[in-house]
Amino acid sequence: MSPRQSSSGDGSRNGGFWRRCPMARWVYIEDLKQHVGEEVELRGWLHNKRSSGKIRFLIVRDGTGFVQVVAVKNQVAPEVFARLDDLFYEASIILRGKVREDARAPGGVELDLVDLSVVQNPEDYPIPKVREENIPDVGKLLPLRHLWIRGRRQWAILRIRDEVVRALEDFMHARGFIRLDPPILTAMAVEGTTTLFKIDYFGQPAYLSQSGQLYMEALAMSHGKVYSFGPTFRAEKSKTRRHLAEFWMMEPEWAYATLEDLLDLVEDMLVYVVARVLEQRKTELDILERDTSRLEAIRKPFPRITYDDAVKLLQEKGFDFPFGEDFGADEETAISESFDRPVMVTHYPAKIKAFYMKRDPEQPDRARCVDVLAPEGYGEIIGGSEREEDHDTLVRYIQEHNLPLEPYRWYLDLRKYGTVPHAGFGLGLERTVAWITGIHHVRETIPFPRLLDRIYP
RNA sequence: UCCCCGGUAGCUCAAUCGGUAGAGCGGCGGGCUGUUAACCCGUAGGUUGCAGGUUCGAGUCCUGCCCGGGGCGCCA
Repeated sequence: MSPRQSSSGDGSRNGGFWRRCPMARWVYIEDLKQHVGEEVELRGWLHNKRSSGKIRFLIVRDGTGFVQVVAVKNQVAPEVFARLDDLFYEASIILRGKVREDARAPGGVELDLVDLSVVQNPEDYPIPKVREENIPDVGKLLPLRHLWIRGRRQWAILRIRDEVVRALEDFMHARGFIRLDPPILTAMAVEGTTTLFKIDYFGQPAYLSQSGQLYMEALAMSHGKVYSFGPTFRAEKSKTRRHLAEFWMMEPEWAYATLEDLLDLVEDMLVYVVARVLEQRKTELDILERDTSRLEAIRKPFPRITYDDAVKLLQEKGFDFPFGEDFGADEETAISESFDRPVMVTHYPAKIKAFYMKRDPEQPDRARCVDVLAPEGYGEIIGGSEREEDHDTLVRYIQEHNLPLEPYRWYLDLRKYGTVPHAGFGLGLERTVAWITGIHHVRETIPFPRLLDRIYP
């Protein structure tokens, strides 16, 4: 039996509810089209209902989609029909019905109700029936996040998140990278301790990881091409739509690779991920009313510009931008809006970048690095670079950044024993998903966002 | 850390110059055999965030506080 088949149950094994109707097979809404004409069983929740005299329309969701269930008086048992009027939103229900193709239905199929049983009927669901004119504000929705995720938009966003994750993993494996994850508890800072969450580790100070990169460099010297995928933590007091205190990052690290190798990889990767979401998550993009023409434009080649080009671009647009500074949110937006696809900005001034980045031999004040800015003002979704591989140079960089040498002893070992040129990057999952889904704020792209002063639920 | 905006019914919002606190949605009751986050009729629902002040009179003006949102910096 394939994994796919096992997801639809053979009701007879589950006992309880389904013994009552052994002839109807439990199916999921996403599979209904394969059961036209059959009587099937759905197990889900009541999402919405409408009534018109002697006909009732229930919108039922089961996690895989939404479907309309129709009940006409005199065509269903009277006690079943009467039960429908007592149902509240989010009632958990199990129902049997006959699958019928119908051009009027958004998904192409509907169910004619035969029987319905109520698992639980909640009388006071805290999120009101949501209509465009009265969507509660986020201050009220966030404390109800555990219920908010049942909503249509949140459902669509999180399904696309899953697709992005799997697309990234499939792509990396197809390119010969293997997944190996670094520790989350660490004793050292990658870029200084000010933005780290400090914890008590058996009496020793430790931190939640803000990046697994240094460990990934060690793994790259063992496996050549590696990537990690996991949570990272930044104790930044940020209150913007692009920031979370806990977010997920994919961090590839590639031995013997150059900046140019990295740019080619990033380009292929983003093209693949966007195409896969367009192909596999059409329904969800429709729910979100995403302008898919903006996603269809994501093709090779991506523009590659240097920091100097970007500064010139800003100055042409009327920005009073001082050379040598890092771009702020307004600048990133202005740069990205000059292109219809992600723009790769390289060769930033080394002094505004992390200590481990390799300098460009032809311009020693520039780092061999790249920031990828997503279109439509979604900001930086990827940051990467070649890493300095020379031991003594790296020691000097650490000292210049006023970082202690001792915690980096193992990291410096990598440069003492078979050091090679290498490069890697980090991709911010939530920002990438926010861009692809076209939603305004990254907090809706993660199931339970961790924000400044918000850790519940 | 700083700057900006907001807080009125369960939710989203009105309330003119300081002069009787309203509407839509949701709830409840009723109607409708094809609705697409349905529609129609009716109905209940308020310490206007808190504390003070000005005034004949404060949702509205002033002061302080609390809570929320957004932005800056930092970053993915």
